[in-house]
Amino acid sequence: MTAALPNGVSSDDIDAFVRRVREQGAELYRDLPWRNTRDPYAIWISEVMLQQTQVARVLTRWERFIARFPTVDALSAASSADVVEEWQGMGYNRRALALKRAADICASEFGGALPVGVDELCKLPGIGEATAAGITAFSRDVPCIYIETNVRAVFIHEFFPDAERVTDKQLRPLVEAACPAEDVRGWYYALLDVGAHLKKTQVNPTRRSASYTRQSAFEGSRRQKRAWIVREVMACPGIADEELHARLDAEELRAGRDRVPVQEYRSIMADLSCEGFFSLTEGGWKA
DNA sequence: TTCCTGTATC
DNA sequence: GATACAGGAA
Repeated sequence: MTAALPNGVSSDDIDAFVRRVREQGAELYRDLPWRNTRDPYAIWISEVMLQQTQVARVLTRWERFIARFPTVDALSAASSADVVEEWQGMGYNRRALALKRAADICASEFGGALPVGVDELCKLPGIGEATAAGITAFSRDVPCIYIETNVRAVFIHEFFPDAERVTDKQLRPLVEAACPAEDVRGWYYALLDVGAHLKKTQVNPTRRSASYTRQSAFEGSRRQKRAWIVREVMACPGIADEELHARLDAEELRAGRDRVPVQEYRSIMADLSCEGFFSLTEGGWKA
């Protein structure tokens, strides 16, 4: 049983919507490299990259990543440091660690394959509902509810033209009803391409999603310091704790900001240690 | 300066 | 339900 459709939407409305999106999607089709594979691993990597990073930049990084780590087993065999190194410049380094951890699980538990099904995929670190559905739709062509920003844009634009805050719970029955039994992959490509087009040509409908949030400023933020520290330790493995703090201070001063209080520095390093980026050894900070 | 996005964790 | 997370482009 599927949930009842909201606010007077009929199944005829859905059918017409699907036809329209399919037509428009065909015109707007983007021949992205990760659309030319069905390898769940390669698609997983693309989905994780696209969680956080815009298509234009992922285009410059995905093939390189796949070339360096072509399989789950290759990623698992690599060190976390190598994976984070390859990830540098993508942002959200934490996700590189989650990828590596998930690859370890797939290598040891699933013989180097990804588990099948949204629920099983969701158990892996760094994979939530959206990524699990994306992997399932694009690698296996199995119907599922894939709700991410472009999909939200299309459904909000179409079915909630005047709403201020549309929740995923409201979208879910519509996304489910629209998903076809066959050619799931083609359907979601069309949605993504139409959604991306929509965002280019008018005020982003996703801003009316309840999930939409503005990000806090990056300059001078803890995020910026974390990223700087990750780069610095990768470049100078074994760097002494005091030296690292001193260099961070110097960097902040250079940027016209205050020195970093030792308390804040400790707190950031504690986080990075906990998350598995580095540990402090006798020989200094190391990956 | 503003824009962009899903997951984890509280 | 709120917040942290990273970086480049416009």
